[in-house]
Amino acid sequence: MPAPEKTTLDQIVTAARDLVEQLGIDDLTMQAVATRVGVRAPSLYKRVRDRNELLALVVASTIDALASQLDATLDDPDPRTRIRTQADGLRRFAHERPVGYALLFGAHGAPRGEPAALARSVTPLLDAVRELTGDEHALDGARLVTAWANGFITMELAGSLRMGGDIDEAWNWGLTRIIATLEPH
Amino acid sequence: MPAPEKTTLDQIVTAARDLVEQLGIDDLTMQAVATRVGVRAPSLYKRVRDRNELLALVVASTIDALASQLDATLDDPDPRTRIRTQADGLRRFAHERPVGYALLFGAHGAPRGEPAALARSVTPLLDAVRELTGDEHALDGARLVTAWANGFITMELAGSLRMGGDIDEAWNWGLTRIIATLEPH
DNA sequence: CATGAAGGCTACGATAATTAGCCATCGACG
DNA sequence: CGTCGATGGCTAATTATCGTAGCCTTCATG
Repeated sequence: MPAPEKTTLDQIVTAARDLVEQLGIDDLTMQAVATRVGVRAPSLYKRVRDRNELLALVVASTIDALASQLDATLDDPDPRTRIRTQADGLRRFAHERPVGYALLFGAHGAPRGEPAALARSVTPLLDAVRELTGDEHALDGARLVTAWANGFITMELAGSLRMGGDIDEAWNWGLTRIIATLEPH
Repeated sequence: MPAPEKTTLDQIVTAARDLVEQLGIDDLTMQAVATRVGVRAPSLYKRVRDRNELLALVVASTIDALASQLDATLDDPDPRTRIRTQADGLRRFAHERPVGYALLFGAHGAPRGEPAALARSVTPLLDAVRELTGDEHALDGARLVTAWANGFITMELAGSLRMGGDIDEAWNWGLTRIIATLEPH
């Protein structure tokens, strides 16, 4: 290669991911990222088209991290347990990287991740749900679970749930109900 | 009064609300708002501390609009019907002002609305849920409904639900299940 | 050892937010 | 009536950022 590279795309994305988590998405400047990886801001444009592409890469990277974390789900024979594990894992992830999580789901005009990666992160859940609902409503059921979990977590992170009461209990109560309603009866 | 006012705070907030809906939150400039109300940008600062305060006012205004729309709920005797009406109303609102809705719930570091106004918008739902779950789990139940609805709508707006299937059907299927699981059994 | 592509850098240009400081208006008051 | 001063608007200037232009250095290759 031509000249010594002082950084890599990976380093840049990682730095951006960390900074987004620290500063919030609005205060993430190219300056800050550049300093973090040891170059001047304009040099970033040799690796990334613009700030939006960088954010898209951060999103993609975050999706990957999420999918990896959810993949590591133990193979419990009870689909209810697996669903619960998935949901809890999602929530834990959100608590660990609230900004990144918000970036993934719903947040403003955030660059959406590719369907493929997103689909991958949902597969285990879909399979577990299918065991309860049967093929016909597997997709509906998975949507029910993810919508609820995502909504709950989003509101929790945004502070919209502060009306008193124990939030963990509300989570568990809701999750139990959601799972219960998936089973045929 | 001193000098002829060329605009009012109300006009400014309304203009900002409309522009946010048209351009998205990131492209809302003080310039654009100023032009819309017929003054120069710096004059806005006579009414508003800064852009963030303006956004906060937009959020507050949007919450009010939402609360008003939800207040207009008919007094159906069946709490299930009322819950359904509330949820459908929320979704309709979100479709009418997607950006404003995203701003309200979860979106980025969005300025959160005052608890009071938000509480007001949830009261009718809370009452309806209480009739099904009883006092003890009224709050949990309301959270279950709002979390699911909000999550569903957020994902719908973000385009995260495009995995096939009819979205309206998924909404109705989910809503039915949610309501069903609130009733004691 | 010449060379040219890759990657870094400085210097700029453009756009927005926000501030500083000046000017005009009109109701209250002598 | 004529003056005063608070209010609201305006222009000019400042600060930050993104992104671009164009130059310079390095080193794998022939």
